[in-house]
Amino acid sequence: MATYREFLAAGGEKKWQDQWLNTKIDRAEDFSTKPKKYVLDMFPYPSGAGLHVGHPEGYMATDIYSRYWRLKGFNVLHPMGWDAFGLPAENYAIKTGTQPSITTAENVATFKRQIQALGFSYDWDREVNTTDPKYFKWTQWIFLQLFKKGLAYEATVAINWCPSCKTGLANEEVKDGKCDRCGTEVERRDMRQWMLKITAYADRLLEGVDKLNWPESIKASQRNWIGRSEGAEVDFKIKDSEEKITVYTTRPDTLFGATYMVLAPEHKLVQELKDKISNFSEVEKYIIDSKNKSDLERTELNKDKTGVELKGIKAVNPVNDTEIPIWISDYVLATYGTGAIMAVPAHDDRDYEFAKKFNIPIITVIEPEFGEVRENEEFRKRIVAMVFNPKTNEVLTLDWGQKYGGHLLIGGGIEGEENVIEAAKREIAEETGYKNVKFIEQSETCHHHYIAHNKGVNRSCDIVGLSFELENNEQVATNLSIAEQGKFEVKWLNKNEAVNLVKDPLHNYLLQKFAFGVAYTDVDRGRMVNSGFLDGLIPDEAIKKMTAWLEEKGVGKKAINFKLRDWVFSRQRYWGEPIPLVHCDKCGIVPVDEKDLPLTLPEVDKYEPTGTGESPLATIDAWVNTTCPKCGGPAKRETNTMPQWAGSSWYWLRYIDPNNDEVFADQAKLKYWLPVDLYLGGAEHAVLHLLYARFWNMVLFDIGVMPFEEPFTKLVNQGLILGEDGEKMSKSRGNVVNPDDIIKDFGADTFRMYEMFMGPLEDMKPWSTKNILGVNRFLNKVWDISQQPMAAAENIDVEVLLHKTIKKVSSDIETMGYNTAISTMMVLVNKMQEVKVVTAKQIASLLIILAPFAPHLTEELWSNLGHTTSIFKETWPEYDPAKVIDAEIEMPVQVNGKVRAKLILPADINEADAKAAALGDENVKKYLTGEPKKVIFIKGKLISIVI
RNA sequence: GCCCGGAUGGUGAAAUUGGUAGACACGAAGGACUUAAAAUCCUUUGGACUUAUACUCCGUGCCGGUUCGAGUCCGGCUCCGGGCACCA
Repeated sequence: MATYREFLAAGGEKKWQDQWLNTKIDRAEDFSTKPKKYVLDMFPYPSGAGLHVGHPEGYMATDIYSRYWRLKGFNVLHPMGWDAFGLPAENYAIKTGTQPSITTAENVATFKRQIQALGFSYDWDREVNTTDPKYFKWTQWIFLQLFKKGLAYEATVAINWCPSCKTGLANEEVKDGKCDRCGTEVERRDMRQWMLKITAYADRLLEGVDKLNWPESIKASQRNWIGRSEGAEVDFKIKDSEEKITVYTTRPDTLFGATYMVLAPEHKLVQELKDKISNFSEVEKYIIDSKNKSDLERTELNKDKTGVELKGIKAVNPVNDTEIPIWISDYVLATYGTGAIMAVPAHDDRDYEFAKKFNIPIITVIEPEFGEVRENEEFRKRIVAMVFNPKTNEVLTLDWGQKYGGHLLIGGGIEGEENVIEAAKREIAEETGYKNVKFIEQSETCHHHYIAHNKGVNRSCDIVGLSFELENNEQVATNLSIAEQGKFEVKWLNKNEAVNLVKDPLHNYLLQKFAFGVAYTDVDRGRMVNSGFLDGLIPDEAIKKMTAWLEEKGVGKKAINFKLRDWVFSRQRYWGEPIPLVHCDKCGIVPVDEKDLPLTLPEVDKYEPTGTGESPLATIDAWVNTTCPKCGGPAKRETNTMPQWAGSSWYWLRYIDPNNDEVFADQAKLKYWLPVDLYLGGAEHAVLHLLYARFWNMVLFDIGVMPFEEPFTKLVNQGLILGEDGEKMSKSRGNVVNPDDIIKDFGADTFRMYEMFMGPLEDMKPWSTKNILGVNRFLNKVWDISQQPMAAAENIDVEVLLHKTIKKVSSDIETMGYNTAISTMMVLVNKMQEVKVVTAKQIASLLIILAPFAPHLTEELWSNLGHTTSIFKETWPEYDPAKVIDAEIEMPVQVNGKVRAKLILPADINEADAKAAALGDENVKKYLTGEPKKVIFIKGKLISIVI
């Protein structure tokens, strides 16, 4: 064939795709003696819309990786399958009456056609489909193992309910209070649910994260989602009652500052104490109101805190026997900790806001501390004053210039017998001249470590902040002492400007406190005060001491909490795996016998969810009514189905042994193939699939059927491909690019290479159909060069460049730096085209290193060169280390850090010769004013002259 | 608010341990071939100064530091993207 274009037009790519499929060239061999690699893609949900160009990016990356390792002599398992249970097929069924199984089969066919048109080297003999009874038999089997271990349990709990999808959702499926799938605001509903006890694995799931070679952002998301915190549980007695309120706090050190308590509206004690609460009708109304609020309403930003005091009862703070009020408020969550808190308004933003609103006392128990502690500190008692002008809304500052700390409030010492207010007024008059100021408020004592620049000493000060209002502009005649004149400038700044300009942390804190009412909630640093036996300690020590005290007195203990909740596992929908349990009046909940799996879905006429919390299966009496596997009596099947996450929580195991009817996968095969060496997919599964999959894998490990605790040693996230307009690709924006069109215009090889050339795999990057031309031209050049008559003798430049290219492309593929691998090959091909002297051996090497990227083109050219076996049966070329070392290099000569000459010198030149050459250069000489102070020589790199 | 990333030409982006900033590609300008167009090939392409592809100066979000030398390291910001968020 004469041109690349003609090859494409003649369906050349399809020809090779068929050939590869027919010869099963990409088959992975169990127990091969070759070293193995398991290269896994996140399998797709085959939607009716088909693929857009963003979808296959990850598949392209793993395909290059897989083909490379095969050429390097590895036995590579690279499979593909379909995550096909789920709502879209079911919703389509509701609309059209088409069975979900039929829609699913059609969508799978479309996806498979599109994926195969890209020439991926999947082992299609291992294809799996989560909706295949032979597959979900084992999904159900795994569920039964969870059930038998007590990790699956039935409970009636308040769950997230999507009114549009008419099903309950897991916490992980709710984003910003909305259904992750359809965007409808979720509601709270009390419903009977099947739950999986993922919380039992919280600690192991958290610890395991550290060992994973995963992107930091995903690891951070998982840690954050699991949300471990350490603290204490503390019992507060209720006065004149046997009852107590147990709270969880991470800051037992602040116990002396607890001035009220808050129970979640759903807290059971509220009902138990009903008779003692004098305003119960008001309380009850609040409970009903908050129950009707969605999560979104409850957590909406800037929302005012609400709550009701439980009148008639008081709690007793165990550390000082103080009686404090008890409130209910929806800012306390029923599902975290004990559903009750002690409120420390002085040191918690939320409690502070609440206390301010309801006029509850605020007791400071941690005095702020600022600045770095230094040696030989001199102790002083000082004041810092803020003067506010209510007429102009401005704050008085002193600008000391950068050297003395920039903008500050007015600071000063306390003299003789004067009190802090007198001291502050005196300093204000002395430093700014203003003599008529009105005292407003005073801060807690703050501790400040700093260098007194004008005296040159280190200071540790106890500082009281005071705020004043300017009454009028009257000034004293002469204010500044001679020594202080000209050192600073007095400036009025508006509040916001001042917050930005006053950098000193203490001054900034006082400014924010007085100007904006911000509390000191940075409670990691400071000194305990008003706290009895904790006074003077730093918070860390106080936490330890208080925890020990609580344990000793029997009123509390150390405690650990997690944000992670159990996994709401049941869905009230049709198109999912039936949960294989039956309800028997006599025996209770009984698992379906394992030999009776799979429990398949019955055919139904109406897929419409009932919306009552029952799945459509509940209406099929013939399916629901069954016999109890234990007693043989009448029983009813569980009608909830599993969530879509079930099938994807173990699919990578089934690829290893997809046709096994005896076990989910043979142990020896699992040991051979696992763990997955590379797992590639989108970051959107950070706390969904990737957490669930780790959980199931750990359970299987614990019951002895999995050789590894963690399934995926290395995870890579491909970045999103945006539309040409830089926005996320979506139908509604009209910026979707269809891969079929790109393949039609340029071929699959160009498409694959362009996506890999766009930029780093992990980055988000915009699509540009214009830019495709670059790689298309490149492939054309490769085609044309290989059509030329071959040279007999090597051109040395091409040969050296070829070996450098082999080296670079090899290492780039291993790190998935595909964009630079491609640019390196472009450089080589440009050179080949320029010199026009290329040997058959050189072309062969080029085609092999290009083959993982452009499999069709290289296979065709390989066959054109007269080979009768596939290029993918070849061996990856080795580079010759001798050839990648340059004999001569261009060595820059720097004079005082600036490049003044570039010399062509032998790469292994020694220091003395290099120096001589550098100093002899005309341009360098111009800059030399005598003997250089120093000459730095970095072998093979540069010469740097300091004068 | 907290946690992760990121910021380099007109554009997508390169730059092993600090060592010639802008590889490769797109686009643009000019030229060759052609009746013409497409395709292809050649030249130029960060900015300023300049007859000059010479010399010099400036230049990797901003301010400061370390160093002979900083896109890269350190301190302090700004802006953008993503995740989490009343989790006590």
